[in-house]
Amino acid sequence: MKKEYSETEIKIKTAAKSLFLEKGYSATTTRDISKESEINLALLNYYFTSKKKLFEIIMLETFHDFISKMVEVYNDEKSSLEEKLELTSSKYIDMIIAEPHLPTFVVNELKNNPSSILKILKGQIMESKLIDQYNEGVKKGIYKKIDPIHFVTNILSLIVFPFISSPIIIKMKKFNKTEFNEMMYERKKLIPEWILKMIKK
Amino acid sequence: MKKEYSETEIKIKTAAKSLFLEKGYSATTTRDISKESEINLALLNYYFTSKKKLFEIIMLETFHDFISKMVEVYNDEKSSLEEKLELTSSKYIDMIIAEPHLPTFVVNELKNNPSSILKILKGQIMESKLIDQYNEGVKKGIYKKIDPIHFVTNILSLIVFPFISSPIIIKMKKFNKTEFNEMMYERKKLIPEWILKMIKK
DNA sequence: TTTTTTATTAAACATTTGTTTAATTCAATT
DNA sequence: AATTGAATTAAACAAATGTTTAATAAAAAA
Repeated sequence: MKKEYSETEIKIKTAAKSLFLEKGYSATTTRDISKESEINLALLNYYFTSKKKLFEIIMLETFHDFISKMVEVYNDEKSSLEEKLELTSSKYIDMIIAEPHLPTFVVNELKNNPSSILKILKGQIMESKLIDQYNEGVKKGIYKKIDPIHFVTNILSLIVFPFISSPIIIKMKKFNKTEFNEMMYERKKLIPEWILKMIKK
Repeated sequence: MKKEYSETEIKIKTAAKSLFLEKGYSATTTRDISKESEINLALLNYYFTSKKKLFEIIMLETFHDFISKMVEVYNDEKSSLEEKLELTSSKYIDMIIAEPHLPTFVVNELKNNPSSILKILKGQIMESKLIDQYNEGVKKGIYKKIDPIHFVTNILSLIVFPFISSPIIIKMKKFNKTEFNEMMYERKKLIPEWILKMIKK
């Protein structure tokens, strides 16, 4: 049962999310939020009690979206392991291109406040269909017998890390942002191929 | 010509570095620093003019270390591409285990202040010996012809990202920190193997 | 030793920041 | 139309924060 938010609450949340994602918790002031959302300063506390509470709501929602998008694909019954790789790669790259501040935001909150975020993350990933399929492949002797945590970690690493280090990449290659995005579109195809090579015997 | 720092300056810098790395710029107060370094609050401004200036000094030094360790290996004349991969993997994993807050710190500063950091990073990576060796392999038909930026990106991704997402990994696998580090030691060997598989035809 | 410079300290200052208060406007209900 | 409760506002408050001041202590130079 989700809470129904009024128009002003949504204005506040939208502005706050944008600012928290861009500048982080400490660097964002309540006056920033009130200005960006064009609401009176006092309304922030009127509706959300405190800056901290507001932040927690936004952080949980954001992280929930982030995880559920992944779990959805990982648990799909119909698709093969290869297809899951392609879908993950494609979906995630699109998602982060649409919201480029997301990875650093998640990374920071993981560091500052792991417990509250990680409540959302149960056995959902390591007990997913994708891991079953991986283990089957191992049993069949197609895939190398390595702890599947490496498999999962590598997928995320190859997808997410380039965004996090995009300023370095842009500098090294003298890219503009569009060219960087094109590089990431290229990776949609490459990453699944690479991952398969890594796990195959 | 490096500046010679007095004992008190070093005390301040050490405490400040530790705090900036752990909590970031905005969440670290000058009083935090004065307390941690056991110096009088006014000495911070006496020696370093402002919190911001102090931060910039620390950030540049830190980032310089981070890059130069990489460049050193990448430009080694004697070692093969395979050996460079092994050295990089091993050195970087050790370095980050010794200073776990480093990756998120660098990532955040890349985002907040890319220009000042990136001055340090010239053509050093894309014109390194490692890239030459990669291109040679392509010419010989051993390696696939893909923009070497992917090659470089993948190395860093597989090494650094797992640290950044360590809270997730620890949660998913019910690891303690030692077990997580053991997983990273395992990766010292695995990453060079994976990278080779990814680039080979 | 005396003088001058440097280092250190406690206190104060000016802003900034999160939050609250009290008054006012607006909308719905009676 | 009158009343009630919710929404909005400007102003104020208290605590935190970066920085400065002016006095003192310590060290170096004369």
